[in-house]
Order: sequence, then structure tokens, then C-alpha cells
Amino acid sequence: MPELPEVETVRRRLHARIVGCSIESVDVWRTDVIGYPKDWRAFADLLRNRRIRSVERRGKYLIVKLDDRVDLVLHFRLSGHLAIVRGRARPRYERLRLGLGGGGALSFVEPRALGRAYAVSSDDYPAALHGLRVMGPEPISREFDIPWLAAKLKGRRSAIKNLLLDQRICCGVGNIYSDEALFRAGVRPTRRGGSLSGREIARLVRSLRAVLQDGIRWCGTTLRDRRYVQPDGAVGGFQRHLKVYGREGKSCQVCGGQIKLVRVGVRGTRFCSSCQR
DNA sequence: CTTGTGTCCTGTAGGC
DNA sequence: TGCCTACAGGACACAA
Repeated sequence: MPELPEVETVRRRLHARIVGCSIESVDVWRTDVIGYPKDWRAFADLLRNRRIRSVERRGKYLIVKLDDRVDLVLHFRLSGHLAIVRGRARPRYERLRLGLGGGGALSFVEPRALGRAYAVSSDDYPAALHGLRVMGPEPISREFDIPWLAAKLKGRRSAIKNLLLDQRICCGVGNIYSDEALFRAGVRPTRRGGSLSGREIARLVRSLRAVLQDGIRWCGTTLRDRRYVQPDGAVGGFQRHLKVYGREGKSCQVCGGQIKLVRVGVRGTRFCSSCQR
């Protein structure tokens, strides 16, 4: 499940590989992964014969900037990834393919077909990508600071875990990094957002930054199901550094207690009941 | 405004 | 062995 560190890793790899290439062909194998425009032919027409100028990221969205102020925006949801491929062979679950010339192509692979691709001009953003418009600041930026998070948590009765997953509050964070950040901060995922002390909020801001930066440093988290791989097929390395996610029933590396699995809202949530209060 | 629930989708894991 | 069901997850629509 690509979260901020995974999408950022993909962004860096892709930037080095595809900037300057032109999109020579667009093949849409499954039309329901096209989020905007509604008509997949219009989507293809917007992208064809445009040159790739840069690859950027906002939260979990990957933004490929093209000529003439047209962007290709991708969201991988749970199981999507990109593959740089050569030749005519199609990866399993390829939903969209951009031919880049010289036999190379960028392939959008999405087994569950929940991920989406959008072709938007700058005017289209509000209509096409509401989530992007209301998204909060990047948690690894200066804008995401203690007063800002404190204001967002104030008076909130929802579990802090759910608030961290809210992209308007904490963009780029998903199930893995929210559990890891809460562990590092020593805060129980079930705590009501409004109940956190100033000290706890400060720890949480630091923990979120640190865990996301570590995730980027290790090129993301690839679990057994390989839902996230880099465009060249390489796996990430942060799974070796997870303290709670996927470790339910195992012992806490800090206190030796047993890592618990509970449900917070609809999400499976892992925590250590003695380290996190 | 906030909070909770249902929907999308399909491979995988579990029960029998 | 094989069928069936439940589940995972992020974003969003919608109800209360």
C-alpha cells in the first residue's frame, strides 16, 4: 500500500528515468481506472505526444508534469504500482500503458483496479481532484508543525489513529506509517485526538517526520504481498525496521511485551500496550 | 461542522 | 482437494 515514502521513492526513480521522454502512445486496458476525464479517449488524447517535464508528489499522489500545463496524476490506492518495461510483453494486471519511444513504456499495474489515473490541465484540478485541493501540508515540511497539529486535534473525539489517516490533517500517511509513528511517540492509537497533551502532540509531530524520513531513506516498505515495488521491480527495505506493523503477537523490541492487534474504526491497528499510553 | 458506515475491487487466507 | 466467505486497504459519498 504505497504511502508517502513509497510514492516519494517512485518519484525519485521515475524522475531520473523518464524526464525528457515523450508519450508516443496511450493504451487503456481498463477504462474504470481513468479518473478524469470520464471519457478514456479524451484522457488518451490529452497525454499523447506530450513531453514529460518533471515528476512530483503531493501526499500519496504522483504528479507527472507534461508540456502545455497538462498533468498526469496517479493514485495507487492499495495495490497499484508503476513498472518501466521494454518490448511488447504486458505485465499481469497492467491497466494503462504509456509508450515512451525506443521500445520503452511506463506501465500502470493495479490488480484491484482501485487506483486511478487522471489527465488534468491546471483548470481541471478543482473538479477532477477534490482530495488534492483540501489536502493538508506535507508532514515532512516545515508547515507541518506543533501548533498546526494541535489546532487540528483540538476538541476532536475520533481516535488519533483515524485522524492521522485523514489526508486533510496528515497527508501521505496510511495504515503502516500511522501505527509506526504512534509507537515512536508512545501514544495509544485509540486515544481521542482531543485528549493528547502538548508534549504528546510534539512527540507525534517529531515521530511522524522521523518515520516518514526513515521510510524514504529505506526506499519504502515492501511486504510479502509485494503490493509496492519500485518501477524497476526493486523492493524497499523499511519492512525490516517496522516496530509494530505486521508484528502482532510478537514481542515489543523495547519492552518485551506482546504487540496487540485491535480494530480502530475499520482498520487493523497494531500497538504495544505498555510502551503506548 | 464532525463522525460513522457503505462502496469500490480482487487476491489471499481461513473454515469446513 | 475444493468450495465458500471474510478480509485487507484509501478515498469518497452519504446519513445522522
